[in-house]
Amino acid sequence: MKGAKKRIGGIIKILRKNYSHSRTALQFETPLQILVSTILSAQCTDEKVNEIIPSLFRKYRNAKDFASADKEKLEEEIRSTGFFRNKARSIINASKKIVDDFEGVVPEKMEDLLKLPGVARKTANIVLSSAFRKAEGIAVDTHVRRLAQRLGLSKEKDPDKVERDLMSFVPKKEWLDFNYMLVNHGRKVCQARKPNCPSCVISHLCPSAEDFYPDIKLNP
DNA sequence: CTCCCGATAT
DNA sequence: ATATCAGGAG
Repeated sequence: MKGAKKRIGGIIKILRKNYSHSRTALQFETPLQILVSTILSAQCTDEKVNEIIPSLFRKYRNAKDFASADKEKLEEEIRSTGFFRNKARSIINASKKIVDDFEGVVPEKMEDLLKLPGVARKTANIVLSSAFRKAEGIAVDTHVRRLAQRLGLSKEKDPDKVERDLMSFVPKKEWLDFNYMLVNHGRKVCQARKPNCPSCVISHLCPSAEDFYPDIKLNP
């Protein structure tokens, strides 16, 4: 990834200008809520997650509530987000550990968040950045992975390896915002099925633009 | 690598 | 019909 180091500054500068207004699309008020919402958001649109979390958070107000939840009931309440059995188990077991080992409070360190069942680096990074404004890494989800590959920022497929690549040349002060800028750009422009390179503000910095649109004029 | 899994766009 | 959506565990 040699060209990546040269282009990353321009990419970030332009994305920041275009997406500075929008932050996470997940609705939340507490660290526990962003943790649960992020678990629910796996392979599901944030839109569908936002539909069910108001009633969910009215019923379950803290980690102890989730820890003692009736599993079948919780499964039904989150069924529409898919993977509902796995997600219910993760939410309950993670909440139990928060109650047992962290005094009912969502931990603020990557090391501790990774001890929660159902929480890996992507979810931990989202909780750290959204709830605590800390960046111990860069959250790599399906959007970030796809854009990192298209932009020539990483050739890896494993999210943890993509994250390592990004951490090696994305300035640390940008880590906090890098994920949501790429997610927003991925949702609006650089979509999985139909990347809209003609209206992309960083197409001139993207080695994939000509692949998708052979006759494209690069001059944003 | 496979499995988990409903909702939506194409 | 099929791909994709703020992934993680076995």
